[in-house]
Amino acid sequence: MTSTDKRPLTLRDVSDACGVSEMTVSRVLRNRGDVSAATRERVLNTAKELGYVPNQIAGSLASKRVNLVAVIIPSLSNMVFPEVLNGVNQMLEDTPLQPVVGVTDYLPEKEERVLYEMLSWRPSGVIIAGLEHSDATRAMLANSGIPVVEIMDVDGRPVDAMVGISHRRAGREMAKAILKEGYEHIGFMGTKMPLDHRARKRFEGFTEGLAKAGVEIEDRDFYSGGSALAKGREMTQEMLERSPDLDFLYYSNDMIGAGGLLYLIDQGIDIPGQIGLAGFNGVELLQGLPRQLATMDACRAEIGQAAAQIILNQTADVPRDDIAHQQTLTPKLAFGDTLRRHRRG
Amino acid sequence: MTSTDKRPLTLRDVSDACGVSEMTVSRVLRNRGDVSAATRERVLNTAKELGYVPNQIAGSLASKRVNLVAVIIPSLSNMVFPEVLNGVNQMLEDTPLQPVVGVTDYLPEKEERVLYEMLSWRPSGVIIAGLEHSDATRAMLANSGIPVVEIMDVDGRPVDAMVGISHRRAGREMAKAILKEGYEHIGFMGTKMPLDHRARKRFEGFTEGLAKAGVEIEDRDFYSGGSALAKGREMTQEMLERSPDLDFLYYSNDMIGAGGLLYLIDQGIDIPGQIGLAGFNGVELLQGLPRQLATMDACRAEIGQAAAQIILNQTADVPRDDIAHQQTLTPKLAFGDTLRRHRRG
DNA sequence: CTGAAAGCGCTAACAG
DNA sequence: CTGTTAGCGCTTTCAG
Repeated sequence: MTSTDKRPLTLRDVSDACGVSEMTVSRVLRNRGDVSAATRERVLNTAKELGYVPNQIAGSLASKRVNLVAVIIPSLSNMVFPEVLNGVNQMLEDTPLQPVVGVTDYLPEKEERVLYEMLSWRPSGVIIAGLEHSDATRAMLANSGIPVVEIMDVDGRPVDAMVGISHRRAGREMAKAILKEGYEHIGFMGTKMPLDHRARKRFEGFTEGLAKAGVEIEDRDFYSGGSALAKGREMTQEMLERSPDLDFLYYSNDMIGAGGLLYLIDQGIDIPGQIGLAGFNGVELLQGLPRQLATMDACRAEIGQAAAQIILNQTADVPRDDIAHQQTLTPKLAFGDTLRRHRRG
Repeated sequence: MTSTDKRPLTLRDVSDACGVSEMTVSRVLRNRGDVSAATRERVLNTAKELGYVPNQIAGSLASKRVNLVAVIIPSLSNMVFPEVLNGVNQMLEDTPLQPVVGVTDYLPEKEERVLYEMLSWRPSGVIIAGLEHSDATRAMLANSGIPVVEIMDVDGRPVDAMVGISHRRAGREMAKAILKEGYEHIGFMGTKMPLDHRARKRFEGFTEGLAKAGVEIEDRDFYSGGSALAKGREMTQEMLERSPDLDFLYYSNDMIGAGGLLYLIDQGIDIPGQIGLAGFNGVELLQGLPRQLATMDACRAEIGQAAAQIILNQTADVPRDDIAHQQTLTPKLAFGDTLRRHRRG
């Protein structure tokens, strides 16, 4: 609505337009230092009239302060990650900090590249999924000089802070619950992702939990790609044809679990009498299914919020020791309708 | 592994460490201009040894080039938006450009704030959902001097470029298809979001399409919050109790449609004989349901990709006129199992 | 309360 | 092929 050339306006333009020094304009725009109400208003008005938008690039360089928080996650296709991102976003809502997202596709090399790019913006903090990273990645994090929060998993040693749940424990607890309900012939279905360490740990915890009672998984299957719900259907059908004696199916996520559930309902199979089921994540989706799939909440939003909070605390001048640097959240087991609470007659 | 103080390393440090001018180091690190293979390697090595990460803040200020693309979307909770984001991400994958996400929660004031913040980073382009913006937002976009792509909707005038589908037409087409299949008593269920202009336009197009044949919606209901799948169940039950004569239910999105579908299957109702159903979006989830819900693809990933492509083209020195600045994608109607193809006996 | 001077760390534009 | 000189647009710091 103003200038005719393409050059973005500078502080200088505003300064000229209202006869106040650049410095004063800067102060007004940042609410720093005392400025008389009169000039203050004048500056604000002309800035708005001109449509001036400050240049954070220059501002950040000068102040050596960048209000960006790098958030590095493996994927955007799995609802889990947008959900933690949402948690981060919420917590940062009314602060000057702003999240910047990087996606690694579960690839360590890509994680390295993405982190490097992010760090080159000199953000105020890094939130990164998982505890497993390449040496180079870990070195960059350690030497970055900024707060780092590793999230979603607590089975391992963090570079700096960490917030998440123990997937190993989650698997173990689920095994315990299943055995306690009297199931004995257990099948497992999950994603074929050697680089999804959390799924791996859950699986390990699960087999470990069973092993303690002398039980072993009797069948297992892994998939990759495609609609998880559809895969759940297919794989469940195949597994039950292959291993008709199974009385419990543990799915590494709720989506394939839901697919399995829908398939079994279709088949008129008695759940949880004939076959019990459980998934993982506690996705909202499950609320609408005909039967509630047993699951375990992964605390996605809470993790995002807690991680953002840690960054915020360190950005403020809070003594570092006052901050909980390791937060282990405890996922709640929801029995739903597919993991019975009493032994069958 | 290197310095003992907290100050991030600068070009200067690398320059000192390997006895080459800062300028040469800079050139090596950016692959610009000719540098002898020998010095090149030496610089690269010391940079890696020191763990030097360039400072893009300074670089961008000096070069007046910022390889960031602002992506402004209403929400991260609705899978639709992570999906377009994914499309953007993919297209930008092997380019220097990097997306930065802002979330508006469907609030015009927040959109304004978010855009202002984004523009203050002087990004190379803006991708923003929707065509409806406040005057201030539109002014900022128009005066930004960078490529702007408005996405997801084409029913209106863009500030600059636009890529999307016509939701009005999508609604109309669906109405036409439903009538053609012989349904006559139609109910509608959707979200209670006055600010979701795309849903609104779909609804308007739908009623318009029906009106042309002298048909009116006989019942309607709107929800907000909660699990869409669960809401679909509830609302469908309520609506059918209220209006038992309905023979078709049009849902404003696939999730509530899926909820309705599952409910009706539960009830043993004949689909699409007794009641037909349709949703909107073409979400992958539908693949795993017992029956395929009729739907219309919203072309999410394609939209993200096309938008990113437009930004890329303008960033390169391609003459502006060579670029398709308006792309209307055509959503395909998938009949699935819930919109019969022939009149009933 | 307001202004002037001196960079922030890098790159464009020239020299060699 | 390599180096030097000026800034980029802002904020810090120090004087009024």
